[in-house]
Amino acid sequence: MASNPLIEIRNFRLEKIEKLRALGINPFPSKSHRTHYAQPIKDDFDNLIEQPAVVAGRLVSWRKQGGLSFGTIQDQTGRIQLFVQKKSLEATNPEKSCVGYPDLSLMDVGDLVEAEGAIFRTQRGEISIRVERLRILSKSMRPLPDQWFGLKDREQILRKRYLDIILNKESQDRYEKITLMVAAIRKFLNERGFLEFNTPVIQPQYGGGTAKPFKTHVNDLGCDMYLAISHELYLKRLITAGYDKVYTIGRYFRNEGIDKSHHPEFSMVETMTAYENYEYNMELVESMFRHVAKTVFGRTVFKVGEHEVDFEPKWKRAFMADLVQEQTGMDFRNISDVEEANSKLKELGVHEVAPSVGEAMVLAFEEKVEPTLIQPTLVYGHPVEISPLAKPMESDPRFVERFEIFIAGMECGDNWSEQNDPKHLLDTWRKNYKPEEKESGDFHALDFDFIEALEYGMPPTTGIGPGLERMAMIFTEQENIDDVIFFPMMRPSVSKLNADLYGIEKGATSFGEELVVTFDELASLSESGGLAPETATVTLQPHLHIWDLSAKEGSWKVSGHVVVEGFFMNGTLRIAGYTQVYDKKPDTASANKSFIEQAIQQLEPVMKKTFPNARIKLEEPTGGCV
RNA sequence: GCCUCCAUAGCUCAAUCGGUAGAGCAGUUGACUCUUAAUCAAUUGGUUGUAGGUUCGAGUCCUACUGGGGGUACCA
Repeated sequence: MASNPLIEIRNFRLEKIEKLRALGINPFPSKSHRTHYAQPIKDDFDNLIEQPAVVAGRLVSWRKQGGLSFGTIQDQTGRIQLFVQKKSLEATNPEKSCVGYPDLSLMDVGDLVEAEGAIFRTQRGEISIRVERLRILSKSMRPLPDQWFGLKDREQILRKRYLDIILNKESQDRYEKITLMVAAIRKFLNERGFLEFNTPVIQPQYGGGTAKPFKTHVNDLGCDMYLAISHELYLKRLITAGYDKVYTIGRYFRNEGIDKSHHPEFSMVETMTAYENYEYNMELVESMFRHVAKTVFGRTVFKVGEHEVDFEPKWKRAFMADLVQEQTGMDFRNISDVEEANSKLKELGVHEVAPSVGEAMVLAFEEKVEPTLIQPTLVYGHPVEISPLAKPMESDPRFVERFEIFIAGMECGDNWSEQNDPKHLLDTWRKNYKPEEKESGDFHALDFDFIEALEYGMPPTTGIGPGLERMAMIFTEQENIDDVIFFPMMRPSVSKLNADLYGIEKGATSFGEELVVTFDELASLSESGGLAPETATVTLQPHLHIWDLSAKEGSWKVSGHVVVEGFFMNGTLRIAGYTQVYDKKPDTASANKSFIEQAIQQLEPVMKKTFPNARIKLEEPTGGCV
């Protein structure tokens, strides 16, 4: 067992925990008596010199040299050095739960500790605590990754972000800034008279955008629901209710591709403002970005990829058709025929075929214009075909009152004057609805409950929805969305080591689907071709439980199942249904033997016959007394 | 979904043409009263992601799988 260095270290530390307990010291007390944080002590050293202080945090380094030791504590604000002298450190004392000099070996780098003493500066100039009492706040059992080289393994950084934060100040600062960014947005909107509401994340009918949803089930209501792909239909109900300025900072779930700028679960600040149109939002969103840049990050120029983006100057506002004309020389406003529009697209080297002139223009825009929009730009006047929820422009109803924000070629928010004519929405939906597209998420059923709300009358309204992750990427100058999401989505996995340590049956495997069938079901399913192995080797792992039923029934029950690997790439097949009753307690070996005789030897011929090409491998049984 | 690269000790990395798996940090033991990547001495630690294959011999070559990265597609 202890052949592994991590397990060895962990065992040493578990022993230290017991030694602390033996000394009468609780290795996991409930609170500390912190009076000062690290960085403020350094910032205000002149006024604090020789003042008493209690600091608390993680011990991140420990340099012992005989009668004098130096440690470093890291708290949320920064680091401060501990100066620990043998002669002035209070002896181990259970009453004060402090650890004395001879017992310092019970402390390890990684432990959470508390140090009490005077603030001073060492001969070498380091602001420190001259420690008089040292307490353990939480004993750490696992070694931290290398202090100097940090955590480089990308997978570990993403799976164990907390380690990245402990070791990497830049990461810590980044996530702190992101929460401050959200706070600044709240303050900005609140000061402008907006009210924040919670809107449902689990929705009976997804709407407000086109995206594949995540489906879930509500047991008590006995029906399927969806995770929100958008919150806007609920914000509009709030507008209908009579609140004129509302917003939500919501979670959005879209069951689509994951890449450097897309994550299935993301955030938006979505607003709705009544009695205004999209021009109001141009000002709102521009001011919001500038406000966040200045108040949280203290500057307006940011590096995005190889570009520098400046939020200070007034943002460029441009009509989409004009931009397309500028870049391509083609004015789609003068084209009325779809075929002509598509042939123009081909000239541009776009081989996708658009179903309408408007959509052709958007393709040309995405292909030729989007990458050129580096400085913050508001592009307005989308074709009506792609904007069913927006209001057409009075001057030219082929286009709608809608704008998108582009920063460094990246789309950072969508905004429009909301279509509040329910009959218009209904007609648009009827015209476009294809029931067969519903399941794929390409198109979806209308939220009729929302239509009804609109029939009571919703004032003219406009909303914005900038994505918070995209915003965070720009402001923290990150190129990967995983570096602004603290817990990015990953396939679940259990390391072999943890599987051993925690007694998990199978390590290093991912959790997937589990199918449970009986021995008879397997035989019939296999023969009918309903089940077939996907790999050349099929592993049979018998698993037994021995149940003590003596209290009730005066007997022992052995139940077993076989975990079969090889049938599903991403899951396990479990064959259950074996039960045997004994009068007295059976020993594990004989129970296993009986199980194998009765079950496996029944199973093996069936599998060999049905799957002649598969290699059947039988593993040692596991399990035991419950 | 497709293409491609990566996986060696707890962490960071070596290992020549296919030929005995090594180092630093961390850990353990000891020395040391101004260190700060402390230093010095000794020492523990490995089924090279998993399962197969080729070979006298595989960390290295081949196949499949798992996990991750990058690209691309779909997608606000």
